[in-house]
Amino acid sequence: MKECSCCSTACDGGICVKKVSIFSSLDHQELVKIQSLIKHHEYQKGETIIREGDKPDCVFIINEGSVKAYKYSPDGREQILYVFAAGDFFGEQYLMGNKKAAYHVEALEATKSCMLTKSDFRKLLTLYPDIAIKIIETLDDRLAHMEQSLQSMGVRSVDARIAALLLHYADVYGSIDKDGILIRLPLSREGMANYLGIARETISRKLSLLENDNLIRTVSNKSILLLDRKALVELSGVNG
Amino acid sequence: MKECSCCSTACDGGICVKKVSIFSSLDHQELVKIQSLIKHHEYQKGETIIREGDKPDCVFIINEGSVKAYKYSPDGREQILYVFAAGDFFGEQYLMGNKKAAYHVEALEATKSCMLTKSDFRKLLTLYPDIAIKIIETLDDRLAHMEQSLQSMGVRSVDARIAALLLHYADVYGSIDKDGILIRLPLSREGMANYLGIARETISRKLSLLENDNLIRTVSNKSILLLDRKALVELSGVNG
DNA sequence: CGCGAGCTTGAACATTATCAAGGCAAGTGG
DNA sequence: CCACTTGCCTTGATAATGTTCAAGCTCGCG
Repeated sequence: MKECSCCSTACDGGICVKKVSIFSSLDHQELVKIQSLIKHHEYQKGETIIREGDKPDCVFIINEGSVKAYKYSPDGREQILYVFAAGDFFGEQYLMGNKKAAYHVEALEATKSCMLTKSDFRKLLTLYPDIAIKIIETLDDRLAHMEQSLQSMGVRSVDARIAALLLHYADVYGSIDKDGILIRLPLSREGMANYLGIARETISRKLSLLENDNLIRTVSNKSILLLDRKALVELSGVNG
Repeated sequence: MKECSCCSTACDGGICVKKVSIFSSLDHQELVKIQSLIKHHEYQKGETIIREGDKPDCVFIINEGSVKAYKYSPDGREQILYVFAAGDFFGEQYLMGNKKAAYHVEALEATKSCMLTKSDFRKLLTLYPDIAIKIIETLDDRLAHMEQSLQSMGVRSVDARIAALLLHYADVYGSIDKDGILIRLPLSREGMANYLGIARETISRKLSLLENDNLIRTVSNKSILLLDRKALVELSGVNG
């Protein structure tokens, strides 16, 4: 089993593009061909991958690690839009027109990425029409998620938003533990605050309250144990 | 010049699909063919077009009028996600998989729409690959707009959000007037409040303050005269 | 062991939501 | 043509909620 240079042992037979859903309709041979077009790069924690206003000439596929996509508001506060992890891709929106990046992308930890150039990507689109359909589906999913987030931001109380975020993290980053669900948080308190659009202090306070009520237990800054999922679901929905 | 049944005199030679950007790469003959696949429907103000949870089997293209897309939060409050007007389309996300509608769509005024069935739409996608690319571009635009909105919701003060909304409306629905820009509001105060995720009373108060400061003049419930665009731009950005 | 980044907590302050009352304008029926 | 109704908007007072500023803590790491 060959390993491609970009991948850790987790890499499946050297085909790291296999992880990406937009290529899922292709067979092994086609994947190998695409794999050969790919360049690799590794980013350190805190390193900027795309700067707002850049015109990146490739699409990024994350192999290992995670990144945050964010913008600054005029008054200097950071709004996190996405957290992308292994298997996710980003940058496709800049391949079509000649658009500038609408947000910054920064590595949250050591991150390995695969890159496909603009022209190669376009060739693939004409060669394999199924890819375009996959992309449309992915974009629709992402759009649906944004609609969900927008609704949360607009309507829900801060308590409900925090509960919803914890539940989301439990699904994506959680693992079963004897006392509950252990969540490895992708973001710091400050990061979560910037994602939810609230002050860092507020999320500290709210998490303390949740801990007092035995809904969660703070294990460390980077992980939380979810004790009472049902109560959180309740919080995320009903309570105003 | 033939008129199609769905269109008013504004309709261009019977080709109402011509208004839709996703078909812009096609020639006249192709458009005529598509036109023949289309069914028409007229909705009254307040009428529901899509209900959350439905599985609509067609894509909707608006010919005349406007609609709002919205969800209800668990506590019963309405969050408006989009306002679509003539030339816009929606419902494309339900054509791919077998997804349920993620939000309600309701006519804001008397609205004429053209509909293309799921299967016809799919056939078009395979027949004309350019359409898929146009759709990807449109979705990316919509996504970019959502990202912008999310940032506004998360970071900006209510004053800034209101200013940004007015400026946006000025661009889309405004007309030059001797005293400033006259905006025909697509939404009521309550609608704007639900779009911005704030209370109806709050937007009333804020608009009054803006009027006191001579930035705007309330003409009627449905229209506002924008007197000082520059000051609004200032408000929408700098001020916290 | 000591340092620093990131987190927590407290108190005062600012903002917005909520509740309640009233106003304005368009449309309706006598 | 006027009184009445209805829907939507405005304004005021009060309560709830989050922010900000300031101080101190804790854990991980050199």
